[in-house]
Amino acid sequence: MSTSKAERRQLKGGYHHGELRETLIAAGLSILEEGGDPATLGLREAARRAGVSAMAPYRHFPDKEALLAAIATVGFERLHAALEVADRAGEGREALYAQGEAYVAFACAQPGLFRLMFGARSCEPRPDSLVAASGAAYAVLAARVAALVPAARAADETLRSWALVHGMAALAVDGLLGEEARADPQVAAALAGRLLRLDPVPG
Amino acid sequence: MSTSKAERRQLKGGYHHGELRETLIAAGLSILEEGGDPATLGLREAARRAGVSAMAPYRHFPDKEALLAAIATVGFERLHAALEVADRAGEGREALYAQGEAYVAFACAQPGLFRLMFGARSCEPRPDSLVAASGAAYAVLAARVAALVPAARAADETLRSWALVHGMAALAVDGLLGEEARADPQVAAALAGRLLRLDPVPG
DNA sequence: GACTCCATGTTTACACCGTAATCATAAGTT
DNA sequence: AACTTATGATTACGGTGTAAACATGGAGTC
Repeated sequence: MSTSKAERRQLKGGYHHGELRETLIAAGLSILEEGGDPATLGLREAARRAGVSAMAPYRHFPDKEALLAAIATVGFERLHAALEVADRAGEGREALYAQGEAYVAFACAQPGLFRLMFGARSCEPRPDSLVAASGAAYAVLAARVAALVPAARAADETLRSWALVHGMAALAVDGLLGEEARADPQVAAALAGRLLRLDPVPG
Repeated sequence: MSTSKAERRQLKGGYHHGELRETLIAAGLSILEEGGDPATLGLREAARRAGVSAMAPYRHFPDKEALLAAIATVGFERLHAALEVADRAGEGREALYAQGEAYVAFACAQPGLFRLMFGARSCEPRPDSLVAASGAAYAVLAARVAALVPAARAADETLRSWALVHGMAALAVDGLLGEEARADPQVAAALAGRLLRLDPVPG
């Protein structure tokens, strides 16, 4: 086990950072957590938090969009993990409802990240890692729906469930489900769960 | 009928614009139509299109957010009108489905405007005219749902329907329902209509 | 060990943005 | 005609993303 570049830098006060890429992503995530709005996330601010010059990020990302895409990828990985945990918390339809609650709770807990994940505009085409991460998250929902409905309807039902949950998450994040729902992920998830149970999944 | 200020200006080459406020909102709308992304909408660019200096907008809007809110307001007015037209196109549940299709078609036809309407972040508190316009649009959906379900469930069912349709619109706008759905409002509306009909509204 | 190469930061520079402060003009009022 | 008010223009400042040129330090080679 050799010491990491970052450790060496801290010990020796070296010129090179060593793990700038990961540090910048972490900095971006923390900016999103504080600001709640992807517009507040700037390259220079991220570099500042990483303790590095304004141009340093360009050695690791071709432009700002690339950093945003990398951060969004982390977001989808986190969402994927949250959905898997929730799915294991119940059986049958309850697992589906739990996924929905987890989805909305995730969005409300990290609104800035959620908005970035789905607002990634100018990213054309989206990096492979991003589509892979979002696809993996989608697969968790698709698998659960496939276990509940006939195979012929699985694709449509998955899309419909996703749209329903995503809509609730988007509305909650934008404060249109009430102020307390946006502020408290627990409250938002509870509301989402109640509405989800109104939704009669055809067996 | 006296000539408008703008007409007088055009005739006399006057100093004052005369209808800058409306012109700026129109300029903002055209920017959104071209760019598709609210981030491309800048105060200076709007002023440029209005043929006016960069600072002139501040005589009509306290800051950028105020202009954005005014643009979002006309967006909600347009959405409101589209929903009313759609609602009259059918009877019972078909009217509800038509509203949903119109909602998604609106979002896909004007993705930038749609994103602005629901992404209006730092607007705290939202101007009265904006909440009035969005409330009026919501009322069209609420009225139709109220005519379809028992009164005790009307509020929840309205919210659920809205979330479902809004989710489909958001996913379509962000290109997650397929490329052709995002590009062609007709295709997106058709897909939304198909999914909506899978949704068994409890009578 | 000394030399070279290259990945990685830094510095400087430019065009754009939102906005505060100040000045200029046109229109309306008396 | 003179004064006031609404509405425009100019200038200036700090912020941003990014291109270009420069500096540093670690890795491999002789």
